[in-house]
Amino acid sequence: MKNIERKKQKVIRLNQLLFQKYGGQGWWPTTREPGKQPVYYPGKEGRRVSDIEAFEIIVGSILTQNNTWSNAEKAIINLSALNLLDIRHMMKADPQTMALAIVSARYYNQKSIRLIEIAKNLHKAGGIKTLRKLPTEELRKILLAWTGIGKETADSILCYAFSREIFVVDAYTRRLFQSLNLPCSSYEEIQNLVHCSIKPSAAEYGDLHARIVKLYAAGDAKTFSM
DNA sequence: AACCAGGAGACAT
DNA sequence: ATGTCTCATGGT
Repeated sequence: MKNIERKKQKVIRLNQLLFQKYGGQGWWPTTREPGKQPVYYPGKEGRRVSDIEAFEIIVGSILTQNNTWSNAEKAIINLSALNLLDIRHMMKADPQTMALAIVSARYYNQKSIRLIEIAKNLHKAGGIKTLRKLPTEELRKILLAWTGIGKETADSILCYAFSREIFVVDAYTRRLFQSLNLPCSSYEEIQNLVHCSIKPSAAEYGDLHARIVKLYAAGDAKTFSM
């Protein structure tokens, strides 16, 4: 079985090419303290994410589902103005008021309900601080059990909010892997390949995901080859 | 004016 | 396990 080794090398090469092409992308973008710095910024292994930022990342991960980041960001700014980027405030927020604040996020009624529910779940679980202590697999199962959080969102939260060594697989990643003749059928298959190809690092995995998004968002995917 | 963004859930097959 | 439908904005 030399084939798997070839695939690993391909993933390593892909990561190198994308880094040469785009460098660090500075994800996850945060709108609040400290100094509007992203979680992982170019040249850095990442910094400590505060509980407040972690909650904003969780909220953002829901708002950006099947939507552009600029639309999600508008919604976050509105929530911030309403003082709702806070677990205790959001859990008792009025669904209609919230929905109005996040219209730009698309599926706003649904997302409003789900965000309030997630805030309640976070509170019941003891808050971000308590969840931080859990091992990655256990935390992943907890997140997946909450309505509105699927595999991609759970892994985004694990990687960017909790700094866990988890690669996020999105629709772009599937398309890219398919075009490169890499496995693309199941979520776990893709994730496992990346996990065993590239040394575990939340910053590295997070930035690779960001660079793949950049490749498509910039319209460069059509001409990309390796 | 159609197309599609940093998806997930419910339900059918 | 896999496919299809809903959800219902804003920029190009």
